[in-house]
Amino acid sequence: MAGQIMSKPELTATRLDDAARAGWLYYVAGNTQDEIAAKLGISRQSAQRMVSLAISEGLVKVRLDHPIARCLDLAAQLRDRFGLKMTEVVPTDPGSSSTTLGVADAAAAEMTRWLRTEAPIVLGIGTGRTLKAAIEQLSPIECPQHKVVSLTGNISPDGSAAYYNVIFNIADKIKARSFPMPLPVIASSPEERELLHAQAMIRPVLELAATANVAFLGIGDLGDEAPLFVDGFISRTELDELRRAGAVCEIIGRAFDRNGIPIAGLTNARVASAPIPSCETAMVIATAMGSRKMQGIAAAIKGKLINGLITDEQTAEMLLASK
Amino acid sequence: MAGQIMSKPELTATRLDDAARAGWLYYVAGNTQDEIAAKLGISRQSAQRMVSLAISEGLVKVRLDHPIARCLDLAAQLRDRFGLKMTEVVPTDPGSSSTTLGVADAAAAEMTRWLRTEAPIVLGIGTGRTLKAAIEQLSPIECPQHKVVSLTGNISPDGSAAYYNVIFNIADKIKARSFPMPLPVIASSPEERELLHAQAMIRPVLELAATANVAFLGIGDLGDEAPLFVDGFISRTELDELRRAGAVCEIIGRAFDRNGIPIAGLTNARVASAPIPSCETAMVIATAMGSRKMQGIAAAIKGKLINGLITDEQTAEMLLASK
DNA sequence: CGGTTGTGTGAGTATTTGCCCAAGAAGCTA
DNA sequence: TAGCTTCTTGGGCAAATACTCACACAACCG
Repeated sequence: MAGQIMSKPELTATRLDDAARAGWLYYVAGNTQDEIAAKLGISRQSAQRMVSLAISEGLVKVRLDHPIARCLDLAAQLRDRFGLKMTEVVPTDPGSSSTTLGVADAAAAEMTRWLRTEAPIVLGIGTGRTLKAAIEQLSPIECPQHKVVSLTGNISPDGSAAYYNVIFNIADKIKARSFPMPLPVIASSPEERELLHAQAMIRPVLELAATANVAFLGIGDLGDEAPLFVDGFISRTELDELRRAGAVCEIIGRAFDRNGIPIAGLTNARVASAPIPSCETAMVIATAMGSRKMQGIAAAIKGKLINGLITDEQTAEMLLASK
Repeated sequence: MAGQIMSKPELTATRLDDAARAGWLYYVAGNTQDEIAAKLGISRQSAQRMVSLAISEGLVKVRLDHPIARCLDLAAQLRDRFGLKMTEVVPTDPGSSSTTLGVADAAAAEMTRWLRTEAPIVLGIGTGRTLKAAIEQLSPIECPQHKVVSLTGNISPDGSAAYYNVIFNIADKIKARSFPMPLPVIASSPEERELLHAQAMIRPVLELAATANVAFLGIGDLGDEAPLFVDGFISRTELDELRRAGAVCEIIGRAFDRNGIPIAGLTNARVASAPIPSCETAMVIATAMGSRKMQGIAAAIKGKLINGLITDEQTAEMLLASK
């Protein structure tokens, strides 16, 4: 999608159509690429390209339908030990350093479960790389009965749309009414935040966010590669100050210490995001994995900020080993 | 592996567990089999075996998330032209002679959609190779609110359980209450059928079948390889008689002519199956593809026996070309 | 106790797949 | 229309994968 000029929507459409057909013949019908090439009257290389296009465009979704005992076990342990309502543990790829591999698929599946309910729900959605990857895995589904509300602003410090704000991506995939929050993530001053929040466009969105039935959140670490810093929402100095104040993680822009207590003042005084929906009234599900997020996950649990967790084996083990 | 005891169930369980893990690393994490072998501490060949076991055991489900324009178009045409409420058309593999490829997956997906509803439903289920394949594709799902009722007997002429009766397979997969029909498919006489149907064990099942909200049915042809004949439910002579009487297809054991009118007498006078649920009160979905079933599908549509159809591109094209 | 069978393993090998490259086609600019 | 860029195509080749085979080991059987 990046380097693609949009002057050929119909061409792309038929290309994807062919890709889907090739992918179908390959994955469902079990043909070899040679056979596909013969049947579709193209060269083998082209067939290969179609198939790999189908994969890279996310047309092909693979699901594993087997409860791996160890993962179930870890999930149950997490649930019991930390009083969570819902946990999901996916296998870990020992060699990969990805922080989305697996949890993204699992999060997409969990979202689908919620979206499939007939009763209208309000789905709150955070931000971040993990969630972005999850939305990419989401299958299109029509659910006009639901509302999806962004819990955080979608404007980058430079004024452009924040890349890792996912409300627009999710709106693309599902036909639900979506409510973005046309705000910066962090306002320039507490006063500006109040001003922004008082706007007629924003207030209803904040109110809607407070009524969310379920929320999916990413957890950001505050290490040297903190997403909040890397993406330019806070400065190096602000990051250092937060860390000195004991902050270990950030959820929708708001920083928390190791006990899950919000840091007083600093950037938190200016964060324009909606409050995290309450665990009393909503399922608040965090999707996070990897050692960098460990502290943050532990903090979110300790502070009872979340009551659901989607993570991977290794992180689950570390969480259970700690404390 | 050190001391392996013969206790098969747990052995298979851990094997499947390993297979799932290998499949996960392969399909989700994108490892090569070499890498998987290294990570799991097994030889590359064993890794390959694990992965292919994961496939053959149906642990790996592939779905294509792209509406192929031609298929959608054919589906819409079928729906309009034949007044069906629901149609699904899957791509055809030009080289394959399978009569289940693709439609089985689609049928499983459609079943899942129904089973996921919260309101309790009664699902009627027919029999046959296509349905059997569909059930194999079905993902386990817990839906204790629903009931699944077999529309046809599950006893072979030789007294064994009929192989292509799928009620037990579906009961295995989903945690719904299931109602098999402990009857032969075709009784030895009309009188015996009445006797059987009057049994205290059978009557409630027949009554339940009549209240089905949705039914999935296979369509059997009556050619020389007619499943009803091949599986020994009717004799060669009976098959010939049916054909002479104008029968072109069979649904849950009952023979119909080219207009979808039941053949009078002959084996139909002895069929012990429940009546096909009415299109007035239920979604009656046939899953069938291939040229041998063409006539049967057309007949079922003409006789308004069904109001839903899952088939493939080629069959859809032929159906639209005929008449 | 020796033979049989069934299952799992690694080696070897044929097939299939992924990717790079050079050549051709298509579009864009001047 | 020449010159340029961008995209697409198929050949070639290395890597990855599937399959066959022979062997090892344990359970089973007479």
